[in-house]
Amino acid sequence: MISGFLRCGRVKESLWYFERNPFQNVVSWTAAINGFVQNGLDLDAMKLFRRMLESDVMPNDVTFTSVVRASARLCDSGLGMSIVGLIVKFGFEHNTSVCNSLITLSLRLGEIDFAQRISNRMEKKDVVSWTAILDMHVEMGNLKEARRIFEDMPERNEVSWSAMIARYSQSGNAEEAVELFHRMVQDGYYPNRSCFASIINALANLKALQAGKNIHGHVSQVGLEKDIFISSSLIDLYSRCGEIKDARLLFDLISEKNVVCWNSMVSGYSQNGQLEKAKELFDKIPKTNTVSWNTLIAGYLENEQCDKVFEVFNQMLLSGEVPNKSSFSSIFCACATMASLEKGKNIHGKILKLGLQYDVFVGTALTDMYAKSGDIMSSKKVFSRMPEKNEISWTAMIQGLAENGFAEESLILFEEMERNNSSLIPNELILSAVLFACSHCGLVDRGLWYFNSMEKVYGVKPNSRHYTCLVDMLARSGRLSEAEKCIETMPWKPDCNTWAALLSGCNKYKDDRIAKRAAMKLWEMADENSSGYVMLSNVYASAGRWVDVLNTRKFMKEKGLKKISGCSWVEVRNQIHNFYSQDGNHSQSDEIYGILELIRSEMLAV
DNA sequence: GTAGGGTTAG
Repeated sequence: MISGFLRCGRVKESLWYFERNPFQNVVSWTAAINGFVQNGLDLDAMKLFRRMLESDVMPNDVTFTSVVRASARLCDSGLGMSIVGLIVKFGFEHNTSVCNSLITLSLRLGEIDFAQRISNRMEKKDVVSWTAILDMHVEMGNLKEARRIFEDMPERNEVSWSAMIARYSQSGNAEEAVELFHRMVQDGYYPNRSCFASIINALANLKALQAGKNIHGHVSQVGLEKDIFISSSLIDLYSRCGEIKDARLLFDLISEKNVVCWNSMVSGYSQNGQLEKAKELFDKIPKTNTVSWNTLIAGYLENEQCDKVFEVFNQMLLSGEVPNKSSFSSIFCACATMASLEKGKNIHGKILKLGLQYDVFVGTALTDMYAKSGDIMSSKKVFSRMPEKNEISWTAMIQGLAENGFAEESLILFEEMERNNSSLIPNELILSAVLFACSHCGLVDRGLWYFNSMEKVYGVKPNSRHYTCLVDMLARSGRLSEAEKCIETMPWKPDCNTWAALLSGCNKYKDDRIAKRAAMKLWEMADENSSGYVMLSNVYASAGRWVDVLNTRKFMKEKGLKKISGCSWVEVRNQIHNFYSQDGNHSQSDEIYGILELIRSEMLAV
């Protein structure tokens, strides 16, 4: 009777019968405890376990497996360790099932060494043990070893397949996840709901709409469409493929919504640029969590609404939600975009208090923020203290150095990265930073070598940005014909920047012939965009060709093109002060110019 | 009466 109620999720009724049962033994206690665990009521399970001990009923191996599972989900290290103590006291430390759940508990608590010690000492290992051990290797950062264990396991079941597929999908290896899924089905295993959720997740990452729809059809047929995990993944799949209406349809079908599916839907709207709808939905979430806030913040960041990023972040703090590494990395990205150094420094202080400075995402965002704000010393400091660096961290630092005028140091760092981190393969962003650095150092031959090695050595196909860097590098060093030839033969349609790079080289080396051709191209391209004309008129101006300057400006006026005025800004006490090159002067400009004049006269007097 | 696998942000 009790277990029947538990299976239906009717925990209260089952407890009512349990309390009134005069013949309680280990089995009835364990059944009741497990009822709570099955229904996610882990704290209640632990309370019942304590009552069991107080009633002098001896727990057995089954009791412990349930209790350990509950304490793993509670993620309380003190509680976990006291359970371990009890297990040893009652002599179940060699029981396979207990050890299996202990491995998972240790992994949840971040005690990987402990997990390893348990697995090494186990006398007998079953399919559950091997699945837990597989997970342990993923946790240690060794997906390959996990796969090896998976392949060598004496026996596999749908949970072990599901685990391996999920791990591939979660570590950004969606293709491998899909391949494994196919093999699983071929081998005659039937995927369960967890497996469907994982494979939909992988297909969402691949933006494989048709394949996703096929799985969706199948899942509906077998009545799993309303499973909360599966439907959340499906919402994500449709959103990522731009089918936001279908995503919403699915969302509306879910009768018992949890915070995850709300977050999925909010994320869907913001990924599709519909920030107002995202905000509207966010405001309706019955009980938000950190991810909900982070989703909204990331949405505004992605859509370049930095003021909103700060606004929502402040609301998050006011609501009492504690920001995590993800929130901070978004905030620092926003600070970097705005070059808002003062704000960034303030928030940096908060990071230290929360102990998040060693996180790779946070560290990378901080490195980038300081570099983009021109504080290269702080950027270097943060970078050098990062205990773990990924390719994005290296890109931020290499690019930051190059763009702040430390091109040589940037190249030295790139070499260091190649030397000491064989697992990091330079991506297209790093290579474009490297080319940029070579160009600014005047290291043309080295730059050419990197450019020519891109495909052969690094397996990266040069994109239009790389070609622009190459043209810029050749033009800066006066190799103008080569630069022009490069534009003509490049596999991409050259854009304004590419021609402008050539033109400014012509300007520097006074090559009228090529300049004219480059200028013509810019004229042709600049129809809707004034920047080409502006650049052209600047080139004429610096060559002293004032008639041509006037003609260009006149032509721009006739076409109704307006030069986008230059703007710079400084931040004083959390407030941004803008200065425009044309109109829209600062409200205190009289005062500012007065002080500037004062400083100037004092400098002259020295 | 049990253990291992699942969804959202970065």
